[in-house]
Amino acid sequence: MKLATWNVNSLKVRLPQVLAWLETEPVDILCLQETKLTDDKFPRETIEAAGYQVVFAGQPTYNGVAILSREPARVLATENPHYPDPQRRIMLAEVSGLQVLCGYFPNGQSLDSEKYPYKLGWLDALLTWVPQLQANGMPLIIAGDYNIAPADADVHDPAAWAGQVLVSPAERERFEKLLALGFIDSFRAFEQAPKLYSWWDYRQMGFRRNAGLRIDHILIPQSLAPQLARCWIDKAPRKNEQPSDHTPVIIELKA
DNA sequence: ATGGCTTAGGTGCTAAGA
Repeated sequence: MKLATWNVNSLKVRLPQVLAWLETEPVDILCLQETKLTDDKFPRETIEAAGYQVVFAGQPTYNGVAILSREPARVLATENPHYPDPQRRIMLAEVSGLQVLCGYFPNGQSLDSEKYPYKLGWLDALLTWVPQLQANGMPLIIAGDYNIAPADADVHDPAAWAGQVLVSPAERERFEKLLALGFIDSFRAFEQAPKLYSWWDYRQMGFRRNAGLRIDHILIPQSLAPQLARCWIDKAPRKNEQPSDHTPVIIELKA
């Protein structure tokens, strides 16, 4: 079975690209972030017509998450109980015997922004919540736009980015703490070519210069490690007309 | 040089992303 995550930066704009991508890569589970749609505007029927079930949590203008799945999904939470938040950044659902947490982690904006402590607090609350989710025994996968480049190998120009948001030590520390709860960064479970990223800035021809960051991740529990067959980034959608600035990350799990 | 591009909301611009 295959599971993917993709920050689509507006599902209204990107829906045709999502459906086209699913034709070429018919994953079993797809986590979407930045749908930027209120629930009444969510294109449920179109997605169901394409052969997927879908659960979603949105708000006007910003954020918004969804999980598409071949098998039915049962919503477990749209919010971390330790961090009540009007921003729709979390969809936790039970799918095919897994707990799938689709997360649109806060960006933080800059180290001196009030959004930065919001990001760190959000991450701390996640670290409190995750052990409780693990306790029910159902394997937990955390997939999404983490807005954290875990190491310098995940940054096109580490010197230029040093000390900035997305790479700051406090964020990376929390990412490491999450791994320490018993997860594997699927992508780094395999030998990978250098300079592979999941996001490129729209400006300054970021994609053409490969000026990117690897900030979209799929964390799987160590218990699933023997089943992890592959993890890769599909750059193809970033070459579309009117692309999202992010591109999908995919894992394949053996039965 | 804090710019550069893209989106939503709404109809001219700002806020926000990463």
